[in-house]
Formats: sequence, C-alpha cells, structure tokens
Amino acid sequence: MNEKLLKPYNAKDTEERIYKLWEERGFFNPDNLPDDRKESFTIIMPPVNANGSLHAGHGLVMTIEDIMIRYKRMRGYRALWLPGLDHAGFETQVVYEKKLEKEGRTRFGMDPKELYKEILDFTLENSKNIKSQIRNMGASCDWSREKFTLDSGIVKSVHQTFKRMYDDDLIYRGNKIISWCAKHQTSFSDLEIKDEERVDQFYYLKYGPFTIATARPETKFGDKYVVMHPNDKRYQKYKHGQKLTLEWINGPIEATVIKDSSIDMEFGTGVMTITPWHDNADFEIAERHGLDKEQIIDDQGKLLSLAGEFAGVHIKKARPLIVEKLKSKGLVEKIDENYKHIVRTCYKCGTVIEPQIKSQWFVKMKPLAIKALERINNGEITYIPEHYKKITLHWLENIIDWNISRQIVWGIPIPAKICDECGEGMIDIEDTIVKCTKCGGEARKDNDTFDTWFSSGQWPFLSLGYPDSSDFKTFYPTSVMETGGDIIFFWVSRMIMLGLYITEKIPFKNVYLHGMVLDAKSQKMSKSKGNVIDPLVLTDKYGTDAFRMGMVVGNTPGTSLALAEDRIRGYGKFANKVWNAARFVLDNTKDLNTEEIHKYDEEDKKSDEDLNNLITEITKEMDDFKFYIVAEKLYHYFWHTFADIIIERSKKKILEGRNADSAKALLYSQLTTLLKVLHPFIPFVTEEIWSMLPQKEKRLLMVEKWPHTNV
RNA sequence: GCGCGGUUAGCUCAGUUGGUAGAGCAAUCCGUUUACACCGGAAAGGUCGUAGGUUCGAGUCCUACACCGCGCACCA
Repeated sequence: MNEKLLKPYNAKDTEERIYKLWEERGFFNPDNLPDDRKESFTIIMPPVNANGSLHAGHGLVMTIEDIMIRYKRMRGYRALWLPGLDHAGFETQVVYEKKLEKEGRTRFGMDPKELYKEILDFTLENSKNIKSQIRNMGASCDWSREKFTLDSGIVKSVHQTFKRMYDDDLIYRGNKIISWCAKHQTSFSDLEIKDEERVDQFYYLKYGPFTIATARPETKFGDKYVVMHPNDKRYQKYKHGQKLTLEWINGPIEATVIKDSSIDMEFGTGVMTITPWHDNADFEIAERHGLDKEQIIDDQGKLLSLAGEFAGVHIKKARPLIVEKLKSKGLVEKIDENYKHIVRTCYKCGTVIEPQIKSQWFVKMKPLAIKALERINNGEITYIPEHYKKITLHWLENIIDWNISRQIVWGIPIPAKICDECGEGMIDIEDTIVKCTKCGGEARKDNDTFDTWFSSGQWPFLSLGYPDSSDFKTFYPTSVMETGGDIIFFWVSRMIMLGLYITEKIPFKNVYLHGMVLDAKSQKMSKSKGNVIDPLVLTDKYGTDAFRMGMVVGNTPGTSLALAEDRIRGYGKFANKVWNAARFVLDNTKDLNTEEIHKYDEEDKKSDEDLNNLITEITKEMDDFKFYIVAEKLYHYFWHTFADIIIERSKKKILEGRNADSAKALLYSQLTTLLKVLHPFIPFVTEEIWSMLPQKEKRLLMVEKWPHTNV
C-alpha cells in the first residue's frame, strides 16, 4: 500500500503540496488543457479589494466559483477563471486614513503624490497576502492572466471609455447638487448613501404671514423663497412672484412667493421655504423657477458668513443656538417633539450627508439603462436567484445620473482639464490642453479620481484585454458573474450597462448572487462586535476541503449563511471519512485488474445503477447551479451508502470469498467515480487519493472527465 | 409609503412539477466489527408563523394578517 495511506489524513500537509502540483501542471490556464476543447466557459473573479485580508465572504466567493470552474473543466470546456485585484478607491482610502489616524497623521495637507504612493505600496503589500490566501482556498484560477484595476493598460482603456462616452454625449460636466460627506471630504453617488430613520424635533416657524415647518432650522438663513401649492386655497391671496418684507433670523429680509405643485398641501402647514444649495428637492424647485441659490454651509460643515453671528459654527452645534435666537425673537410657533423622518448618511462613517452644489462629471444613465432593460427583459441574462431580476429592473427603470467624480487621490485620475472661469470641463487624455477651449481662460488639471465602480463596471471586457486581444474574442461574453447580492446595483447592473455600451454584448449570461456570510448566530460580522470569523483560521484547523463543504452545503443562492465552527468541523470529518474509505478500497483491490471489465452480481449491479442515476441527477443540478443540493447528496451518498452499505457489504463478500471480484470491482469503480464528482467540492483530498490509484497513464483528477451520464 | 426576502426538529438550514416532513450540529441509549472513535448501530425530536380559501389531498398554490431582515423613495 502507498505509504501515505498508512497515516491518517493530514489536510495541512496535503493542501500546500497539491496546490503547488496544480500550478506546476499549468491547467489553471485554459490554453494548457488537454483534449480538443471548443466551447469556452468563463468566470471573471470579482476583483478582490487589496486593502486587507480575505474574509469569510471571500471564502464563499472562492468556493462557489471554484466549484463552477472545476466542474466545467471536467466537463470538457475551455475553462477560464480570471483573477483580479481591485484598488477599491474610496474603500481603500478609508482604510488607509484609519491607519494614518493611528499614526497621528491625516491625509489633509499631505502631498497628493506622496499619499498616492503610500497607498499604492500598502495595496501592493496587501495583495501578496491576499493572493496567497486565495491559493489557500484552492482557487483554480489562471494566475497568468491576473489583472489589477490600476494596470496601465486598464487605466488607458478606462480613459478611452470616458472620452468615448463624452463624445457620445453620455458624460457631461454638471454643476448640480451632489451628496457630500464632510468627514471624508468627497462627493458620492446616490448608492453610497445610507438612509437612516431618526426621531427629531420639528419646528414651526413664523415667516412673515406664514408658518413654515422645518426639521433643519440651522439651514434657513438664506431662505428668501416661500413656496406653496398653486391650488392651495388657504394661500390664494398670495401671487406667484409677489414680494414680502418680513423679519427673519438676522433681521428683515425680502421674500418671494413661489407656487410649485411639488408641495404637499397635507404636510406641515403646506408652506415651506427653500434652501436650494443644501436640499435636493429645494434645488429642483429653484431650477424650475430660475431662483437664486446660495451656499450656507461650507465643505467642512461650518456655517458661512451669511449666517452672520453664527458664521464658523459647525452645523452639528448650530441648531440649539439658532432655535434659541428664533425663540427670543418670537419666531417659534411650536415644536413637534416626535418627528420621524429619514436622514441620509455616509454609508462608511455615518456622518449626515450635506448636499452641496458642485461641478462634477456625470454619466447620463437613462440611455444606458434602456438598452440594459431591453436585454434583460428579453431574458438574455439569467438571474440566480430569480427575484434579483425584478430588483434590477426596478432600479434601472428609476435610474438617475451617476456622479463619477471623487475628491480623493486613490483611484484612476480623471483625464480632464477644468476652466474655473466658465466652468467648462475638457477631456484631455494626452495632457495637452492649457487654455479653456470655450472661453480661453486658464485650464487647470481636474484633481478628482473616478468612482471605483466606473472602472470595475467595465471589468469583464477590460480584464480580458478589450478590444484587440484574442482572449476577448475567445472568452467574452463571459458565462457567469458570481458575486454578492449586496452589490447588484453598484456593480452588476453597471457592468451590464457599460458592457453593452462598449462591446454591444451582454457581459455575462448568468448572474449568480450569493448572500452574506453571518456569524453562528446569524448576526452580521463586524470588527466592533468582535464576532468576525477568519476563514483562514478555519481552513488551518479543519482543512480547506472542510471549509468549502461548510460554505456550500445547503447554502441556497441569495440567502445568507450562518457560519458556525461546528459546521466546518463536521465536514472535516467528512474529508477524513473519504480518506479512510479510500484506504480500505485501495487496500482491498490490490489484486484487482482495474483495466479489465468486471461482472457484477445482482446487488452490486443495482448499486452501480443507483450511482449512475445519482450522477445523472446531480449533473443536471450542477448545470442548474444547485451546488447546495449536490454537495449534500454526495455527502450523503458517500457516507451512508458507499461507506455504510457498500463497503460493509464488501467486507463479508471478500472474507467469505463469495462474489469477491464483483465486490472489489464495485468498490474501485464507485470510489473513482465519487472522487471525480466530489472533486469540485473537496479538491484537495480527492486529488491526493487520486494520485495513489494504481492506474497507468493517469491524468490529474482536476482534468479528468466528469463521469458519463444518461443526460 | 412602495417593493423584495424570510418564518419548517434545541441550533443552523434544505424541501425541485401539490402526494405520509429531511440534513448537519447538539442531546439519548448501545456497541472496538478488514478503513475510519474524526467510527458503527438504535431510538428520540416538528399541529411546517397565524387565519381563511382552492383541492380527493397544501410546508408547497391563492388571500389577509403578524413578526424578523433588507432594498427603494426629494414630504419640507
């Protein structure tokens, strides 16, 4: 018997060696695969954020995608799984800022070039770590094709997309109201905002002859328009455009009456004043009527000179002071203490978002969304689970323009010049423009970077070397996009739109969305709660095969997974069981001529058929992405049929010499078949056992053919 | 407010076209047998959130409600 088989299974010793063997043999690269493979199967790995360690969610990604790719590779496809790393713009910058903070430093005031270099070094250092952790998960991705979102070729292509979209009138420089985080000093798209329900005080203030209601009295200094519904009978005597002089926070002002049908007559008093610079709805009203807009709050969140004696006070502290003053002037009519409303906050730090009017680059989304809607409605993309399709359609139908400018250094620079005199934005990839093409004024470099999703939204075709590479021709459109359901809008939907725009093809045929990995009690993992489970601790303790089984068994797409250590431990036993069953089989079939065809007795024949039927069943389920049920069925068959029944039965037959050949042949046949079908799930232990089979001319298990089925 | 999930054994979850409820872990009892004590055998455990409806038959289909989670929304 092979010496290794005398010892108990040792996952740790095996895994590193086997992974190395796989890499050396080169089959991760589809160009090196044996046999004539015509049809390709492609998965682009969601580029991993190179700003930390692999977390449990990554563990799930690597497991599911590796199962898919190994399965298709065994089914004879040109299987490509392309790995990548993401610079992850804002996310990484936030991580790095925290690091700076710990060192008593801050990014503000730092030389941008110096900061960029520091973050780049940090990212490159991390990426080494990440890549070794991906290997640890058994990922059979093609490292020779690895891409990073800041590779010069990628950056170049992103710049070209930017220009092409500008030329096609899909990108514009707009002076619009955007969401601003005063802590991070950058603008966001609407997706980076988290709505939060809060209970606040609601103030009814006397505004001349009106009573206006507001939750933010501290923004009201500049309010000189008072708005009501044109059909509101209560205010019929006031005409649109009518001017009134009234006493306000810092003295008398002249107010103008505006009639606008967006006003809800039922709400509050049916009258409000507007702050167009710091409120989306107010901005819209001001735009409709061509009203003045004045900035009240600066980028740091402090009141500007318009606030008079309150200038320089931070917005968070201003409210009680101003309410006090309003009260002293007798302008407060009443205060509702129990006002429930939604506050928009920064998804990262929870700071209340302060809308600001700024000049930024925007993508016109409607034309892009229309094309995506058409293809999705045609059924060209399959969503797993299906309900994500509905969610996507709803989002696309109500899409708004996308602000892609970020005021951070870490990211792909926006190749543009800005004229501060007339506000013109000019695309300048070659960096040659010095004067404004419109007014001749000074043109300065745009210091902003792209929203990271602008580049990752192009990832499927960029990572394959669009437009000229043979890879792009061979592997695009890709087969499956597997990622977390939480980035369905951020990433998946934008990839569809940008992919269609640039390549005129859907970027992927299937979208497989997994749920969140939660802790054992179904709580979200977070550092502050201290319930973070490190996948590498688990793979170290129980083996990667065990971890993978734990990730996939019973884990239906789209639903979250409670990751309990017991679960993984249980599947560690399974790997051991497979190992021991193999020991038994190999020990008892030494004298069996495995090249010869054997006859089974009745019960063995039945077992042979049973397994064939199972293979047929699971093959169909694999094609339907039902890995959760396949893993469970194989687990169950191996343990409770193959080991408990077939092996136990064979002991008797072999001992008594009754139909011993039939028994031995069945043992060997079932073991080899089971190793193949188990391989995508538990690749290490199966490959290790495979290497010990007494067959001549043997391939690696990873490129063996999936068992023939009746399908 | 609108929408989407979920509610099944102590815990975590499966349950494909409607046909007598399943797995893992935990807990119970017994057992060293050609691999495996990281084992084997046995037994236990559920009025499938609630209330109606369709049906010969509903965990599964329909309606309403409750609770949990999530997403979307410019009511100041």
